[in-house]
Amino acid sequence: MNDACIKSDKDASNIRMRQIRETAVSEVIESERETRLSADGLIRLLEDDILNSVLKPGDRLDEQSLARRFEVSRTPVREALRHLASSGLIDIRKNQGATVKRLTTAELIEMFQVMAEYEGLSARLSARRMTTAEIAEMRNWNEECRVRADKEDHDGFYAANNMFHEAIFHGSRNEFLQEESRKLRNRLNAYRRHITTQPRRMQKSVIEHGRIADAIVAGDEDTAHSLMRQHVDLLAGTAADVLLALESETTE
Amino acid sequence: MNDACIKSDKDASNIRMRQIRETAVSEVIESERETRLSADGLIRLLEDDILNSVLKPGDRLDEQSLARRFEVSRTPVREALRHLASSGLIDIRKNQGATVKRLTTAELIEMFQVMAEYEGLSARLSARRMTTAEIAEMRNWNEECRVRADKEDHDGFYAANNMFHEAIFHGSRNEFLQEESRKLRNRLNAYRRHITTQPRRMQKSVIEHGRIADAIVAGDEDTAHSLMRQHVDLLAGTAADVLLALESETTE
DNA sequence: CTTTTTTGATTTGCATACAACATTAGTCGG
DNA sequence: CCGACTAATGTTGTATGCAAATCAAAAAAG
Repeated sequence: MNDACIKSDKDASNIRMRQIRETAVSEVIESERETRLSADGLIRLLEDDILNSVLKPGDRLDEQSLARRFEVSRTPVREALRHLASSGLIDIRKNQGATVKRLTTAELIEMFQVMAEYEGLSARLSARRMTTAEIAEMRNWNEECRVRADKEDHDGFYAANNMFHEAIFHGSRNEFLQEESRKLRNRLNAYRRHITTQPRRMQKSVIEHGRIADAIVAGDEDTAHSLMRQHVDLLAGTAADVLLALESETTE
Repeated sequence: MNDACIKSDKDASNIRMRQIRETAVSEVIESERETRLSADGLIRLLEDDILNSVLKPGDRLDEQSLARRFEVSRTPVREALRHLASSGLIDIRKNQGATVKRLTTAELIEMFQVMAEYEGLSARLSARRMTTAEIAEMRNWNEECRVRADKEDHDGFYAANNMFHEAIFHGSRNEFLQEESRKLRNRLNAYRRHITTQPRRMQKSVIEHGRIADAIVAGDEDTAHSLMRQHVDLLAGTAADVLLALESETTE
């Protein structure tokens, strides 16, 4: 019934769906929980808080406060923090506690470049391996993107866009790739929303998605790879500007 | 003087050099250590043991034994294990302890595909950014590869080959990429040696290296990317056979 | 003799206590 | 009034103790 292993971050496959639907989940008061959760559970909760920007970059994570809040001792809290640290979501500095990691523009650009490669590879593999059912699903999500884009529904587009990309990752049949990209996306999450809300971006994305889908269906892996990389890289390019602007503000 | 942070696995940049030179380091008797090391140090030591195959896939990591061996309590040991778990080197199953992660062939192939993309991206970025000094170094390492290959010196080739690839990662000027590839290489390390010792492989590698270097010097990023991916993918391809063979043995 | 159950030993998970370090506030000297 | 040093406070790092879970071996039933 439990089996809440740690393995290497596996599980958590449907996290993104949850993100989309609930957006700000953890309004559930902790005291209402039935079972006293442990380190494994804490990881999930803290991760959610960071992903949903309840905890913002730079925020301090005080062991004692967290222990009180979750009604456990500091030991499991510390272990959860350690985990988050090595997955890159927080920084732990010796004797100085943990803070939500704040990324510099340079780091973000670097990470987006790697993300673009993940996506490119997933498109390449999908061009080889995707089933007809999966292709249909991918197309459906892009159709959803189009609908949302026409309505100027940024949040809806954001969600549908995620599902489109997710569909391609799934089609790649490479679980390791999916897992690594999930982790990276989590790390970028706090900065990601600022980007897709660019003026003409949504319409362009829908068109690019279409071309990528075509290449995948045609089984043209090089084209699929290349188009997808450029698609994501473009986002990264425009992202750089946005982010440089953000950097001047006090993120606080 | 200390500053042995955890951040996100940073530091440890020269680990690979150390690997090459020392190969089986930890013959240093633990009791001869001056300062009682702590969690951060443990991580490094255990990592080294796994990387140098002192600890083999499937081996159990007993908290108490480790605590005794390193002369600390179980607490820092547990935290170190947690860290290794989330960096993917070991598995922790609830109430069942930690074991060195054993990878299936399928997982290895998936990981090699991602590694190939890392390398491809690093070649692409190097084609844009490498300085003349770095180019010279890259060429030198391939020359070293040639010398070692002619002598049928597998270990020497292995080291020089690593340095060639390392040089290209360095030239990419993308620290995040370097870091991620370092982590992945660590995870693959235990299985990697079996691969480069294929019959004609060394000579072929030297030639492929040459072509990659040419593309980088010419600033042809697409070609550099593509050649490098194929170069590494090839290794993965031949690797698959070797690994399938290995799988039948009892790795024990 | 095989299969199942139960009991004991071992190991992990969590809580608490203590020690080391960092930060801050306060005091003293300039 | 300002800066440097010292003391007090709080937070993190480690050690140890205890409870719960797992695993192994012995005993009982078939």
